[in-house]
Amino acid sequence: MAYSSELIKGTLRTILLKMLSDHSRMYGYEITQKVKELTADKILLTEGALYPALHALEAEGLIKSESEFIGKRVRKYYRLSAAGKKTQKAKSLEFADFLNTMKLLLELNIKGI
Amino acid sequence: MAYSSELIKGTLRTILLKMLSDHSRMYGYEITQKVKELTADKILLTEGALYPALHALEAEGLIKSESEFIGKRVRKYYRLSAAGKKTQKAKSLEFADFLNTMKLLLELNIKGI
DNA sequence: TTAAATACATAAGACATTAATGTATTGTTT
DNA sequence: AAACAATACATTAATGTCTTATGTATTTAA
Repeated sequence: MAYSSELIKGTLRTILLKMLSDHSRMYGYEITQKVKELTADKILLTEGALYPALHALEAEGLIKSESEFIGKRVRKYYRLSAAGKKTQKAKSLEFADFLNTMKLLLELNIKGI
Repeated sequence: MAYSSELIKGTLRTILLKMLSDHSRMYGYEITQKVKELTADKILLTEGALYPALHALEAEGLIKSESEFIGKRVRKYYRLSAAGKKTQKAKSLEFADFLNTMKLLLELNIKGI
């Protein structure tokens, strides 16, 4: 079962940058499938969230896109820019720190929770 | 330094319920100070987020309030209801699961997890 | 005595996400 | 061959949460 939606809020950009960090180039639908696969269906990215986020990342210069025809269909590949690589590392580190803080705050390693 | 604000989104209720689970009764300002202390100033709850959240939790029957005069000033204590205790456990468990999933997805190294 | 801290609260606006909808192509099943 | 599911892009309206700003009033410390 997927997480209650509010939990995932604020993690989307971190996830997108990480996926692009791991795969050099990916297109939107591919990212949704990869995340779904890696999280055992627990994190399901919706298009309404995905595409605006990708467009915003591109507008900020963190990712670049290139369109290709696959048969008659256009497919839009994204890859990290140099700035995007830096931001990806920073975001993941910040998130790790955040998870650690939450773990302590919620005492997730201790007793019956 | 505090986390970029979007990171914390969606965790407020989980934090509030956990604080009330640990202290039997607390008032709003007390919660902000406790969270600030426990997270070494990394999570700073703002009143504009806190009070609406407390009111919403009360409206949902997860917490109950009792007002007391401390000198001339009214102080509003909150405590978990039976339903709130259940929800607190569920929310913390869900977050633990989420934390684990994100750790795998982002390939993070977190001490002790 | 004045500023900072305590303690409640609301309101406008920003922002991200969900849910719904749309278009079109490709692959699979009947 | 027709019908359906999956692929792949995208936008929009509505929703929900949070930030920033503002307000009131009391208590404590400089």
